[in-house]
Amino acid sequence: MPMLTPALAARRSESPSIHTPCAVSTYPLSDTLDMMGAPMAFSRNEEIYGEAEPADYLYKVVSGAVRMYKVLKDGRRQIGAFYLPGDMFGLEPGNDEHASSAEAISDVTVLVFKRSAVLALATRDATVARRLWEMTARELHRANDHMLLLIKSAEERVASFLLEMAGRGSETDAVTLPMSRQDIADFLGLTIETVSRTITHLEHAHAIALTSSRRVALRNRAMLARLTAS
Amino acid sequence: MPMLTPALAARRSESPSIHTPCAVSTYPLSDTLDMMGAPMAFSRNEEIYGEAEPADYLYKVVSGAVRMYKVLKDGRRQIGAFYLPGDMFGLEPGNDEHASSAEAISDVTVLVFKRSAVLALATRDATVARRLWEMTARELHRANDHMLLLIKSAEERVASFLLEMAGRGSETDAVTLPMSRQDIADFLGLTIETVSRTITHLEHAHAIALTSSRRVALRNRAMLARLTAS
DNA sequence: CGATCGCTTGATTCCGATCAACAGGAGTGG
DNA sequence: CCACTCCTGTTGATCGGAATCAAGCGATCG
Repeated sequence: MPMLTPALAARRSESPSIHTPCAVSTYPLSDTLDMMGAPMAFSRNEEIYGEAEPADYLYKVVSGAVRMYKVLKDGRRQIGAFYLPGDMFGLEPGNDEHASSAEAISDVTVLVFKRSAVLALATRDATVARRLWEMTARELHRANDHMLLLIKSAEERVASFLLEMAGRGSETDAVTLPMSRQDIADFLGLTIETVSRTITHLEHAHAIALTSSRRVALRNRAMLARLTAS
Repeated sequence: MPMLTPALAARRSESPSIHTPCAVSTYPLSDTLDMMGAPMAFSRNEEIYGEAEPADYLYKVVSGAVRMYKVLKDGRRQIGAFYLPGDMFGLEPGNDEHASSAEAISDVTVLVFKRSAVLALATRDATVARRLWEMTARELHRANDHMLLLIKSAEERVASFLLEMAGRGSETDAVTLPMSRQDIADFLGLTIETVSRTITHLEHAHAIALTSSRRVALRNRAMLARLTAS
């Protein structure tokens, strides 16, 4: 359990307000399983697991945010997904090693489940097995949607991203981004400069307003949706 | 069952040589299930299923090739995967509708399985359930790998694509591409012109040789692998 | 107060898209 | 059989959007 520096502790204090602690997207696998989870904390930028490491655990975000990513030899990074409170990640069915890495974006608390226990429960309880399969299927859908995003223009990608983030968390026009511009850039396949410029552009177009760099207010969802090109 | 024109039949006749009819990647769900499959034929460019259509069937490619894709409002198309003989596709766990469309690239024959029958078998047989889950998980890994490809340069994408195609089918240096340049372009997030130019460039660099536009010989796998940047 | 970090903004470059023309092969019809 | 068209792929010229290079700004912290 990492010691938090005052700096990190301060940052962490804003986390609870970022996301509703129990998102609508929460799908408890089963009450039995949920009780098996052990709480665990990771501090900002700490690695939760790395690519090719043994996949012995399944995780569920309680608070904070997590990035899942892959890197090329030369360091280019593609963030495949952000996980927010209520989301589960890290399960590798039929694969004993992780195919991606996962890191804490902010200070994070997760519930950790033993893979072996989860699989054992799945063989006994068909409902759990079904839930796990559906979890993987949802991830697959997300990944396919994200591929479609990666052929869009910069403005379309940023608009899509903002609406996606708004769709998670509390359903208001106030969106708080737990991740840095670099994370957003690596998620959208752009550079930080292009992300920054595009956000500024959307602000000038009165589609959004920025109270701080991490706090966005959606001013014109229709305009954003149009810019999405989906 | 579509009537084949002589032209299409001619094209089809080259199909068997394109891929080994029973690829290594074939994972029969179970002998029980494999017997439930009904053969079905689709002619070139015929739709197998469309986005948002009810997902009542699971498919297994016997011969030919299939493209799975999504489109944006304005027609931009992202091909998420190509399915070759031995590959299964079309299953939507926890979702009664297809999230993507699927079309025959060449004349295709598939085995068709009733979704309800597959799911019923899965509830009875835990091994089948496990296989289905792993199938979805493999697709997810593929999708995550493809996202990583979509941040690469044009040359890196084409080199990756050629090596990927070489890795499927018979393990020789002769690769036959069942799909058009437009399909490749939409798979790699490029234009046909860029794909064509890049292939020409790889040829000039003696990394590959073209006997015809659809037949590529890998001349220098090491060079290709280096260009891959993975 | 100076240093660091995350973000924004500006100037310029460059890769791939776009626009355009053409080539080769296959099928069609005279 | 040959002329014609259609289709697919290649090649060339130019354009444009995002990357790169570079500077500056405002927080937060030591």
